[in-house]
Amino acid sequence: MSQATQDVNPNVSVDCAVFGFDNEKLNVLLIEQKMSDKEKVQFALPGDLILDDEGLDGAASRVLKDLTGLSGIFLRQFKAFGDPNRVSDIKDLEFLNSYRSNPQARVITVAYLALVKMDDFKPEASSFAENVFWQDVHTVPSLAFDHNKILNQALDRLRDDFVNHRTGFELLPELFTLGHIQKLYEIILDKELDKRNFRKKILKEKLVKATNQKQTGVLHKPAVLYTLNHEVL
Amino acid sequence: MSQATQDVNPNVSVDCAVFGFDNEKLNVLLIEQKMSDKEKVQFALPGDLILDDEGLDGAASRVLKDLTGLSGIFLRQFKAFGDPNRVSDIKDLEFLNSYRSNPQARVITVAYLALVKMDDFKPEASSFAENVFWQDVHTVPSLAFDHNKILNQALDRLRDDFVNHRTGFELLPELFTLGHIQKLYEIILDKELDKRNFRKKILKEKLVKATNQKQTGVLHKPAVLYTLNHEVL
DNA sequence: CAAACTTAGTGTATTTTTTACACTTGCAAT
DNA sequence: ATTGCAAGTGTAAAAAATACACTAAGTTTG
Repeated sequence: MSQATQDVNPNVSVDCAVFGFDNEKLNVLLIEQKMSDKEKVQFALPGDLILDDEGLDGAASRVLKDLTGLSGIFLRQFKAFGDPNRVSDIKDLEFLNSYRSNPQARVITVAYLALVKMDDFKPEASSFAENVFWQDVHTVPSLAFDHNKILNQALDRLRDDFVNHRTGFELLPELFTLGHIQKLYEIILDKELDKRNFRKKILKEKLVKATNQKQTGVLHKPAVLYTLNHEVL
Repeated sequence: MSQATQDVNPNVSVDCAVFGFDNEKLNVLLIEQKMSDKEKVQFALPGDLILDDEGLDGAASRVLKDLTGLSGIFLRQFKAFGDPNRVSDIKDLEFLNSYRSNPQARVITVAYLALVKMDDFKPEASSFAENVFWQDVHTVPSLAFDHNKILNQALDRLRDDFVNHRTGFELLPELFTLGHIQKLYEIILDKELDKRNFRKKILKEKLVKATNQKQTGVLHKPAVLYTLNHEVL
């Protein structure tokens, strides 16, 4: 019978692709990892080894919080990555040598995905993250390990979920307009949508309902404000 | 720098849900695991720890072959399972005690899915599998670890892939009838489909093409035989 | 206060896709 | 010649997807 410990499991990690929406563009949360040689810099998705007594989902939440301070984010597992050569770059090895007790252990990682409103979360770097920041997904730099690959697959999955209306509304403020939703979709899917058809479809889903309030202070015709229709969920 | 070894990784396993189609029903490949106490019997999906120098996909293929003799099967990863209490049953522990050098290590498993023609594969038990057999998915017994859960999720995924016509044709013989395809779909999805509508849809997909041959020796009107349309892939 | 600007809001016709549904055909066995 | 059996076929109706253009209601500017 295994006992509860705080020991890390040297072979399994989690990585989190947390996407942030700022009403303008889609960003992903990256960390800058401390390298022993301070001249060098390495960017990565937040990720670390799991503890021996925690589940994968719990590990993902904990690691995200440890590195970036963010908590209360719904993370969904989407794929495990286990190529034995996924860690091979010289910088990757240098990083592991300074931060892991068993740096040459073979690690398979379980990747998680989330999407949040950037305004709701102000990341603060801690642990081996020297810096945390939101990066526009169109201009992601070269990342540690196989993190560019993980990120691309996360983005594919995120878009697929949007197309099938499985996610997205949670990104909106308490009160929002149909224009807001459409813009959200357009930014995530990276393409324009027809206004009338989009509205028809969204309203048919019955996931939102109109309030009797309208926008104020906008320099154009004020839009009706909607809320999530929780009865349907 | 890690060197190539044959060492097992004590923390990561793969499990394979291999579904077999026999033109009548959908089966899943199970093993009977050797228990130290020969009175006891335990059924499971084929699965084992990965080696430290192999990838996940490769591990799944190897493990399947080691336990059942089956090779050349296309296995797709579908989910990692890592609940720290996924191994808790007394029988599970007993099994691990006799077959693993580090029986109380915490193991996360990466689950794989495949679908094959049963006729093409004759499983033969080896390694710690005492017996290997095809089991109708409607009458699956209680399995080791969290394998019932893994199996159910595999089946959900398989059906989802069928609904979206992402898989299935590879199950058919070289020459087949539209009736064969329909029966395949009906068995996998476990429901009846309308003949005329099904044909329309399949033919529109253009994944198959008619030959100028017909069935012979059947005690009813012979059907036109079709082949896969490889140009479309 | 009129004009300009900006996004909200709305309807229809067309095409495509999905669904429901029943009878005749060709072979083999008797 | 009859029977049993799956093959094969068409159409109408409903639902979903697509394309498309103008008016409305605010704010700002001159």
